Amino acid sequence: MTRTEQKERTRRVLLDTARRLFAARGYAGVGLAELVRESGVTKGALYHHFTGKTDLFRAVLEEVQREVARRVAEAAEAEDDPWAQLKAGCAEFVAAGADAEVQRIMLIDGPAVLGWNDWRAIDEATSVRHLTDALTVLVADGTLPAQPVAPLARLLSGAMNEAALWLAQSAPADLADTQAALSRLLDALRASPAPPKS
Amino acid sequence: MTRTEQKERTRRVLLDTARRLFAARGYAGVGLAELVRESGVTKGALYHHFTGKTDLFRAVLEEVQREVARRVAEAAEAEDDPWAQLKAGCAEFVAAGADAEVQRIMLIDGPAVLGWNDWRAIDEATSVRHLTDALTVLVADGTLPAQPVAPLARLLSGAMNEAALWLAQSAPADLADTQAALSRLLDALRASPAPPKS
DNA sequence: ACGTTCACATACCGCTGGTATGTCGGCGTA
DNA sequence: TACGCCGACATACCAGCGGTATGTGAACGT
Repeated sequence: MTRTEQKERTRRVLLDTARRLFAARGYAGVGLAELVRESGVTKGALYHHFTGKTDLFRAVLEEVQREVARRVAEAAEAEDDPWAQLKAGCAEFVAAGADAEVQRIMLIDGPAVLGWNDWRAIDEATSVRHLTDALTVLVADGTLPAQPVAPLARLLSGAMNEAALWLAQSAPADLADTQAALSRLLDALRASPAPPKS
Repeated sequence: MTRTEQKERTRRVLLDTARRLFAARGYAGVGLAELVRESGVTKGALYHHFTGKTDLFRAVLEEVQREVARRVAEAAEAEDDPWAQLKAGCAEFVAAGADAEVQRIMLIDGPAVLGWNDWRAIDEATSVRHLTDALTVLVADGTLPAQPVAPLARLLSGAMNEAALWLAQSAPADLADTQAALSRLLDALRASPAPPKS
């Protein structure tokens, strides 16, 4: 076996094992010893590929984020008009977040381990970017009232993160309720006339 | 000094020191050694009052949550009609969350350290409860369309958590933008007629 | 063929959270 | 008011953690 092949294989098994363990018991709950034992390598290998435990976690998180972003993008592209794309993308994001693996890594441990700033940067570069793009289009074509897009994107992103967390450990009935609530929220944004005096 | 007095003082200084340090460098970033050194006590004292590091953190978090809930409740009670109470409460929550101490403990480390379930239980018992109550009133009196309140409360809670995090490390201009976006979001919910076919 | 380099493996370290045990002063009791 | 007890700590110690420094053998360029 060539050296580059071997290197890639080792890196993959480390990433896969780390993802599985981090998702199962959380970042703090799994030690390097167990990680390398399950991977069938040694700590030397791990520190050859990554600068440390948090760096390995970062790599896992980025992979998860990319997967979710891909799912969302695909769901959106299956629709035609921009509004349907937004709603499909949001629904798919919540569905993707319902996966427990994604949850623990992306939403729970992510900000705590990497710090909110780093986490936000990754989030921004993947999931939130699509959301911002979609909202920008909808504001430009008049579907949504003119307004700064970035804050709205953050609000919606936060709402969907929470929705995903909520879903993972609740009855399937709640899934429908939450999806419905999110759908209503988005529709309300669209339908909103001049707001009543507040 | 009486024994109960001394006990209370020790507990207080531990809670205060822990809150300061956890907020400054995060749960994982501060060790028990530093904690007890800054507190002027020993590990024995800490373990006499709390079952461990996470238990101390939980106590700190609950205190922070109670403070935030009190601020929100006070802001809401200063208003008269239920809708104004909701908006005032939401604005106050975001403002409270903008405090870096609150952020790190309540929003970043909280879920990761205690697990999302425990965190949610605390959150539910304090901040979210007020939100749910307010929404229930508004649905009952017809200000908001009839709908399940719990999912909506989670969505709004998540949106506001994210807004608070966003605010802490951004220019004051963003604060206005975000508050405005949140205000628009709430107004949209209220104004929403029958949603257009989706 | 051979020296180099690279992808690991091994051995070791300081430090962390946690525990088991010691100690001393307030406090109820006689 | 003498005393013994218990509660509020302090001290000593430990296994395991993440991280590092060094060793090693096989692939690779020449």
